[in-house]
Amino acid sequence: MVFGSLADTTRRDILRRVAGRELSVGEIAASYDISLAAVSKHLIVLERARLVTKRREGKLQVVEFAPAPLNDAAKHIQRYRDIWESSLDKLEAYLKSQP
Amino acid sequence: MVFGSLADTTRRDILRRVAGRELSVGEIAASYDISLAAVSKHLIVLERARLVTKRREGKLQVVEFAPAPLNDAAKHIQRYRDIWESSLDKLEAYLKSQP
DNA sequence: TATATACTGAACCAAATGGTTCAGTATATG
DNA sequence: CATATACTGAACCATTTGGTTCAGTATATA
Repeated sequence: MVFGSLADTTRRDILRRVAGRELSVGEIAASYDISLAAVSKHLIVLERARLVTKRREGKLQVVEFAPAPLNDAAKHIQRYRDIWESSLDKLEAYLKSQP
Repeated sequence: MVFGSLADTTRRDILRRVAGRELSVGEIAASYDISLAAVSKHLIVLERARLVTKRREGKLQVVEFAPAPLNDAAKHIQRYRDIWESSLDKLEAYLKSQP
């Protein structure tokens, strides 16, 4: 799930890096103090949320950013704001209708 | 943290409801099969993320939606897309420069 | 003042999360 | 073929999370 994936600081940071350019799992892991296995698990989470894809390139696993789920997340957020806005509109209409 | 708060289905649902109109803790809890205490805890999470505020009104605690942190979250998301777009632009420029 | 209503805090529990290490697999290289 | 590199899976551990129940507090009402 997208919001769940974005809930972790390390994962958000990884996502920012791979949005800039494709990186191998090892290259990504080099930026963090945690084990390679831990980074690999973070990448699996991001992969399940379809925020990244992986492909083998020789002995490397190359991680590529996939923006689509972010659009869904943004729509989700926009929806809350739309509901909020429309409730404000209703309130305004009501106040205007008052004597 | 905003993404952490949005990571839970029940909390997203609560947020959708209170975005439409102010509700008491009890009114919110009536919509779910979990205990009032569990709903109260979800609301505390949303409150810590500043996605809602609470105020006492008689014996009710009234929950109000607060949209500001959603703007931050949306900016966060937009940033990933911006990085992604600029990396695509760079790639395009490179390809154009190729013989 | 006593009682009912509307929560919240505390103690507890099971499952999920984020980390570890170590063993195993896939690929490249000497 | 043997070895090094680049991961991934499995087992494990501590902490967090989402739930429970029960006791306690704040407010309204009979």
